[in-house]
Amino acid sequence: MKNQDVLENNMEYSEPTLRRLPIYLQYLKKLENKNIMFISCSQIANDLNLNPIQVRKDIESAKVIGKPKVGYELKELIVNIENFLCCHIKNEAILVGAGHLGYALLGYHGFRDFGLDIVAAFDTSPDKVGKFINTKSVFHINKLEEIIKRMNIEIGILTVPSQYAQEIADRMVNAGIKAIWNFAPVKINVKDNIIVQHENLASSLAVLSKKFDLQINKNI
Amino acid sequence: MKNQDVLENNMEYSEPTLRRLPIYLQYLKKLENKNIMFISCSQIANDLNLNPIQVRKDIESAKVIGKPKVGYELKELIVNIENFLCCHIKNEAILVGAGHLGYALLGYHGFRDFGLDIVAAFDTSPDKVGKFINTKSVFHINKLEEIIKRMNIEIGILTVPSQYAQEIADRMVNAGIKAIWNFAPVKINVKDNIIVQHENLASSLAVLSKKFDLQINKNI
DNA sequence: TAGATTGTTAATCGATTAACAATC
DNA sequence: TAGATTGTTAATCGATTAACAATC
Repeated sequence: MKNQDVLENNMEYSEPTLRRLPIYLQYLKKLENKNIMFISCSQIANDLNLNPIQVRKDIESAKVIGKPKVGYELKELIVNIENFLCCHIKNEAILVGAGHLGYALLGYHGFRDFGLDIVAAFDTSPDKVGKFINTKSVFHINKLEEIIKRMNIEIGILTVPSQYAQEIADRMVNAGIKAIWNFAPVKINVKDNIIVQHENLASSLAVLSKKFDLQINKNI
Repeated sequence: MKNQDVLENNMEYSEPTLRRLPIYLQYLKKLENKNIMFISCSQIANDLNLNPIQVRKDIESAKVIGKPKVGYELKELIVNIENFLCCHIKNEAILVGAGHLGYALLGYHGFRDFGLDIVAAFDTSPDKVGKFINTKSVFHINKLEEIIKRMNIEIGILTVPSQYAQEIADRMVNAGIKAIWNFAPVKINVKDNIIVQHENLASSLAVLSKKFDLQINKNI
């Protein structure tokens, strides 16, 4: 299955690499303002606390070609990573659940840099419906299917309480959503051809806590 | 280095395992209400779309012993995973940056299940300082050091804009913070003995977008 | 007992790291 | 030229998966 993927889709990169590339990109863009023309793997690795060989491999995965001795031309490197990550392909998304997390995601401009544009939000609360959040309209949830279809939206962001996640996911998929970014801490069941990216802060917290507890106990 | 860690700290588990255990826990707690007494790896794997052998390995890492043929006693499994994740060790944390993401984190009760208790928030905005968010006081940022020291807080959550992240991290560390959960999309530099858990939604978005674009292109 | 599931050891797979050649 | 850095191939390491024995 995974080997087939590589052959069929030219997936010549790994998920860990894919997760690091945006971090390089955010870092490289900050360098752009500093009149830096060239950057080397070792410099990137040093600034981001990574292994320089890993950085080189990652950049290679993104099909970027550098110059021995000088490194990578900064602007070219940025553009190439952006192309690899399809940052210039604008993907419109809708968000369901305009709670604080929903607000935070609606207000975060950084997603634009990666091609994601959240065009509308949905909620049930009369306090929110009809208002704008960061220039984006909040609609009543009963308009969900209509707007997804009318605007041909294919990406849905789920920021509803756990108990509603499955129901809303089903409605999204029925209306034409092809990929779901799920922030509810429950697994949602969808058809095989629907992509689900599950975000669970508890996982990160567990890593932090465990490292923390080990560190503390070591000092006793 | 890593092998030493294993020997010195009994770190007989991997980070991927550590990230999956909270997901099992959230799932298992939902089963508790359904009068289920025993659960098998294959059942868990089936419900969470994972490999049953992987689930068995993960549970083994958490030092849980099951019964052949019947599986794991549900309540015992929950308690053992909680113990492994140190959920009963209460860690108090403060949060800096009471924007929407900060609000979302302050309002999320799920962290309590993993032992994290956010006891106070800090911001500069007069609209927020002096108010309560979800029973937690918002203090002015100039009280940061005083309160960290007075309450002996060791965990800090960073939800400030990127440009302030380093400065606030430095102040946290100087005041006694030992672990930082950083939601700003910049790397922060701290002393080696300070733990930093970096959260970057752009990484997840990149994974989602790439899968999505591959899926779409495949259909053309 | 038979069968299902855990426990444990071995094999595979893939990501990271290392080594060294190529090159500006 | 010499040296630094990329490019490319090989080695290592660790996570996942498989196989099979133990057991209720």
